[in-house]
Amino acid sequence: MPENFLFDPADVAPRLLAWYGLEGRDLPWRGCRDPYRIWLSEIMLQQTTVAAVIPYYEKFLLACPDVAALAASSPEEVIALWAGLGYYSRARNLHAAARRIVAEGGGAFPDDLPGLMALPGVGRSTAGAILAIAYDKKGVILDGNVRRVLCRLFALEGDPRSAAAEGKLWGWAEALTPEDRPHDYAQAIMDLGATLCAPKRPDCPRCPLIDLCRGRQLGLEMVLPAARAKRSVPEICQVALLLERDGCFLVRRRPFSGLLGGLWEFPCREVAKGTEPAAAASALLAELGGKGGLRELGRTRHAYSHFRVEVLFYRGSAGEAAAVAETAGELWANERELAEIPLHGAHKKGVPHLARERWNCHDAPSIKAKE
DNA sequence: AAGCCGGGGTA
DNA sequence: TACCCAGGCTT
Repeated sequence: MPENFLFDPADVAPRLLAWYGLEGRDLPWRGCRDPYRIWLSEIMLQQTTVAAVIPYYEKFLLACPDVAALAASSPEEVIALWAGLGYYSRARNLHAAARRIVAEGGGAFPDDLPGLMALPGVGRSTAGAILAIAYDKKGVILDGNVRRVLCRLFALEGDPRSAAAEGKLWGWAEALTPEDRPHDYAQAIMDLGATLCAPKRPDCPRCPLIDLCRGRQLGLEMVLPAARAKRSVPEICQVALLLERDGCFLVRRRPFSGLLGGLWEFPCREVAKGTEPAAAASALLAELGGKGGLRELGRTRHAYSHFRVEVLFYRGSAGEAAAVAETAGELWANERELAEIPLHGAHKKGVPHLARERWNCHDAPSIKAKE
């Protein structure tokens, strides 16, 4: 047994593999070794739950069944397939990587660690996962599931994201990964973290590693890994304008870089604290050449990881058709088309207000526009 | 090393 | 409500 281990690391994989054979999950991307599909699933699953990914995965594969089809798609098509899944740089990187694979590798998928990590959007952990799951090579994974399992198994106290902790965790992950059946092991340890060794209330009595687990022995399974420091979550207020012209509404595409890159939204503006939202909406209407009054359709809240926004939706009229120029990133869409356009979540929530308004428009307060 | 980047499930 | 997730990229 290695000196710094309290148990033989070779004991772990056989137990996990036996457990996985009985309790492993059946997921859409399992049972295949197509590197493209494994890669797609791994990218979609970054910072995202399995249940959220499954419908996107199925839809994406119908549109882009292989790397050549993905490479041949446009950035707009790819972002539309990703709309609602979040972290849109993943979609951009996926697309860029597919084009690189086709252009430089003749369509051959990388099958070693450096080749995989060279792909945009593929880091050390994802490369290890693809190596193991697609090629059954010894690929080491340190994702959220594995990190939690290892923090408990080795009773790692303190911030698991610190550089020192990361070093230890990668070392342990490497030591536990077997040469034999890495494909099954990768999915087994992730399944353990996703089911029994869950963030809250780990089900230790059913765990195949219970007699090895230092965290359990010390009674720390409920408090490990150490919670992240709480961060303040700013609250932002925003007005969004549903500007109508002939039954259509103006939407714009956001720049491809940055927050919600490539997604569409209604014209909008942040409302400074202590100022009147209706005034901000009126100013926005005036800038766009709109005419007449504004009517508040409703308001919604939307939470991001690092801030929250309350969106107040207003409806206004564009007046003269020529008042608003059409450019590449703008279009006028009717209600049916709005349902198809990849709006980001916060503004997508505003579309139902239009349909609702038809039924009880008299309930909505009317606000006079500034002259 | 720290900050940025979404959305939904879950307790 | 608060936390977390099959992380990687940028600065």
